[in-house]
Amino acid sequence: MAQDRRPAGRSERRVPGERKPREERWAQLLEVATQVFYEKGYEGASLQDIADRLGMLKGSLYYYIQSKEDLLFEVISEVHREGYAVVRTAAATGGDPLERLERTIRAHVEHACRNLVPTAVFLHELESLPAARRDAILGAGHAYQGVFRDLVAEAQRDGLARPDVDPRVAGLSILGSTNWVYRWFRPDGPSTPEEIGVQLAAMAVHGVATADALAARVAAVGA
Amino acid sequence: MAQDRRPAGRSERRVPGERKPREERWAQLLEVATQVFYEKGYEGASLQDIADRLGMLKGSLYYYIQSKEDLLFEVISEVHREGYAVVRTAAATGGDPLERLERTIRAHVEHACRNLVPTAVFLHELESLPAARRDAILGAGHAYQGVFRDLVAEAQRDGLARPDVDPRVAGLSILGSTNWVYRWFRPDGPSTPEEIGVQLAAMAVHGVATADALAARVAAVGA
DNA sequence: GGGCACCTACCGAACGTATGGTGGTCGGCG
DNA sequence: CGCCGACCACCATACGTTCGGTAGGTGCCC
Repeated sequence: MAQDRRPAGRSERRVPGERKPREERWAQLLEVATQVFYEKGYEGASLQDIADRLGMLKGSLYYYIQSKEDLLFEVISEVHREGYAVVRTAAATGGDPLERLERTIRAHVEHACRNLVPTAVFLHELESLPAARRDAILGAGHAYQGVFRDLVAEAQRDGLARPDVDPRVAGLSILGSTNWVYRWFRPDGPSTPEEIGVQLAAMAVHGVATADALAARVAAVGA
Repeated sequence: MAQDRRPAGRSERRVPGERKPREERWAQLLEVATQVFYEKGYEGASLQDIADRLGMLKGSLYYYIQSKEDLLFEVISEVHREGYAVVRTAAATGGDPLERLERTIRAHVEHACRNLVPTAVFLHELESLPAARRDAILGAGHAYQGVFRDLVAEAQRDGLARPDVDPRVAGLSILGSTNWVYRWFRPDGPSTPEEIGVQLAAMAVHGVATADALAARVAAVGA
């Protein structure tokens, strides 16, 4: 390139720029990278953009990373680990399968709403990674979608979900409706994350439950 | 650049390449561009890639387009127009709101399954367009999502949908679950487009309908 | 019916710029 | 002093875009 971008002015000896301890800078780098990938997409984003926002030169980034792709991998890994932990926890704690399904959906939605930008990067740029690294993140069996599928299947075994529901498709349907949220949720919009979580969970539960199970739920709440 | 890519071989006088009439080439260009955008993403795709597959030099593409962005715009416009037409038609034909909702979802899903690649490009690369052109395609009011929202709202007015359902969120939930399909549907997978459509439609209808409306549906089918 | 004008569909080559990445350097803090 | 954190200069490559040129075709006029 012609020359790396300078903050301003001629080539007087550059001001040294802030020095920060490694860990702090690393966290800041992940944050900035996430934001830039969000705004421009992985391919559209340049290391120059990221370096600019950190107030350093792009060459200096290689003190922290080995390649641009590594950076994306790191960003996406972190997002996925967090989200998966949230969902696993919600799905594992007590209650009948329908209760756990409802709680899991709400947790998932609220987490996505509160982490809009990372979530968007995850869902958008996962495919920008080579298949091997993608699989390393998702786990061999696409564990994420398995959580919802298994909850539906379990509800079905307990007679709480309609027998004509295909648990696999139902799980994917739920994953779709919840993973779509990042596209339309706005923090200053008409609905809070909690409200949205409640709505989506209610729709999903009604979507798969038997009439009896639903009636029993109403009775339990009324009691 | 070093030199435009050749089909093969040394620099013997280039074979002239097929000449085709304008309309035919234009259709082929749109098709190839869709495929390449699908495989590499808009930013990741190069005009060189597209030209190679058409058997022409990248400079020659400018006989047909004004810019790379124009090409994306054209591709996405076409996909959206088709999909919107399908959904509008399904939503407009007769029946009570729940029946129309079901039919519309099934039509939408089947159409997406049968047009996987264009659908994926539409959903992935819409944001690669500048806001103005995006709005030009979607229409000011995001008409697409409005179709589902309106059907739910209508059902609600007729007492067929539960009053605690937020039609806006419900519409977006449906759009999410159906627009997610392109991520997991495989033509050689275990479910046909029709089966998936039926499943998703059933879940959505059960998700919003009142117990009475559902009971009435069952009775009607039984009769 | 032959020549001339003009169009179509594409070639070939270049331009300017940006990109991911490398390697050597160097001030300051502990 | 040593090393951390960053600077700086520099590749090689790839990209979108532009532009002049040209072989083949079509229609028209004499």
